[in-house]
Amino acid sequence: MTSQVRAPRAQPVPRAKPAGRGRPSKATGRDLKETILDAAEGLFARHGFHGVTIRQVAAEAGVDTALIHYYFGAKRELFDSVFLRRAEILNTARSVSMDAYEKNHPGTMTVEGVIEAFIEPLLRISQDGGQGWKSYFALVAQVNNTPAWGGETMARFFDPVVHRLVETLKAVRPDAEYRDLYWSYQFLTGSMMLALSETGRIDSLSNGECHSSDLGAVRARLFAYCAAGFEAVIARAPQG
Amino acid sequence: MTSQVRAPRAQPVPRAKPAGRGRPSKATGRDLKETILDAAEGLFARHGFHGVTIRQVAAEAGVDTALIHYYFGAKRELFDSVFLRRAEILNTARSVSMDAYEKNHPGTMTVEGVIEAFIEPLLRISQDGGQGWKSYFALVAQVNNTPAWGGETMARFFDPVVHRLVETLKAVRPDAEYRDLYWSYQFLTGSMMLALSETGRIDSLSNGECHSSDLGAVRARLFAYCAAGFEAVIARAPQG
DNA sequence: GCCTTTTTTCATCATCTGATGAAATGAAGA
DNA sequence: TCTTCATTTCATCAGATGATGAAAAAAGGC
Repeated sequence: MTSQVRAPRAQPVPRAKPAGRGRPSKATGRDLKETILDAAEGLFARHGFHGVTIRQVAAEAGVDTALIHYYFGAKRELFDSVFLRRAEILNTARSVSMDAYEKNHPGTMTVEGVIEAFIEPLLRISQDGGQGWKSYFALVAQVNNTPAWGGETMARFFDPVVHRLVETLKAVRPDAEYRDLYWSYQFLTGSMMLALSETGRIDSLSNGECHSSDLGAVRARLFAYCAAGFEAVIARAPQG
Repeated sequence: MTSQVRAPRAQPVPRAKPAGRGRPSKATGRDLKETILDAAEGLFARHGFHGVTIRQVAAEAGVDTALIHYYFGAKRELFDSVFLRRAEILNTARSVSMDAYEKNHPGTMTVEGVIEAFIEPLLRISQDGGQGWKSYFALVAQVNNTPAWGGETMARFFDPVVHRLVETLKAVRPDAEYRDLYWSYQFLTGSMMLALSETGRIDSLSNGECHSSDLGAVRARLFAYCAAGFEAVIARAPQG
């Protein structure tokens, strides 16, 4: 059993994909990488990093497990690739949104306006971007709440745009303390990520009156909620 | 290799615990169950359900893996036991707190007062209850953000007290719509659980000016933040 | 002490897991 | 056609994983 000579391949099957489950056309090369990332994204979002196996990703993508290692290396590198792919798009969209807001409201910026410019791109992308983006936000929400390594991962990808938000708010409310702004942001991100991850909890909680997937309902409330929260924290008698 | 006779035990070692790592006195029976739950709680909180193995729990608790199955059954049942153990205490504490608030403020209840009565018990327990409670809140935060089964789990354990919060708020603001109250609660729970889970993100984000573990800072801001958010959502022009 | 029940330990199974070397295949250029 | 290189498949490894039966030990009742 130890040093057995490898037998030659039994059947040199002429490269027939095992009749993929309805996936469009046989992807290859760069497209195949995207297919793998899509499959990994959906599974990681639903079950977390440790809840997904390379084999599941391979089966979902319709490829061999070795191919995943060939393209992405170790499992954790695959996860990072999934996380990175959309993070850049997200950061760009947010930068553009905040640029536009600052440009269009010279001297008339409000806390709610800044916050809307910060959050709205995510809602729009989630509504218009397809299932992939919804999975991605669920993934980020999980990482955001992971004590072991969530903090570092979030910081690595998203700190710059958050610092920009805080600085812009500081410009709007020069007398606000940074501590208050950072804590308020912490509250904001908890609400925002939970709302974007569409866990389905509010559906049953509200007896069907609200739906996780109703991002219009989120849009109609989240900006006002967070802005009022910021204002209240800033205005509150300083206590440390 | 198939039907080999089992060899008699080699060394009938006289039951010596392998020199536990400094754990107090040798626990047994009911205490041992608690020891196992403590170990599982800390590990599940840090790494999630799939990120922890039975062997890790057994090693941390200083017991044999078979003993865990003996007391708790399958791995998922162990997880549920961890989740349930403190949920009842939590619900009781919240009920008592809201009872007291309603009793002491007849006709003078405010949105902020109700919210404080709802959240404060958690902050107090987290501050006074030791590391176990901190781990537990991190665990709940993770479950709260888990799409696959988080919604059902949260509902199973925490729906009643949430309904009570919503009803009390409805009593304070009779003209508020339930949809607004449920969405506002969704935002609140995202902020609250993230603040309680102490992920360490705010520490690096704020360059050391804020600390995840500073629950006093949370207390000084979270009630006001959420209350103002509720009021703003209620007052906002109805849009659906 | 003796017997019964509960608790704890030991050894092991069947399966799964991430990962890799090497062969096979295909595309592109000369 | 021949050669070269990137891509894809196959077979397999070494170790880990959840779980269990049965033996051993301890606890409790009499």
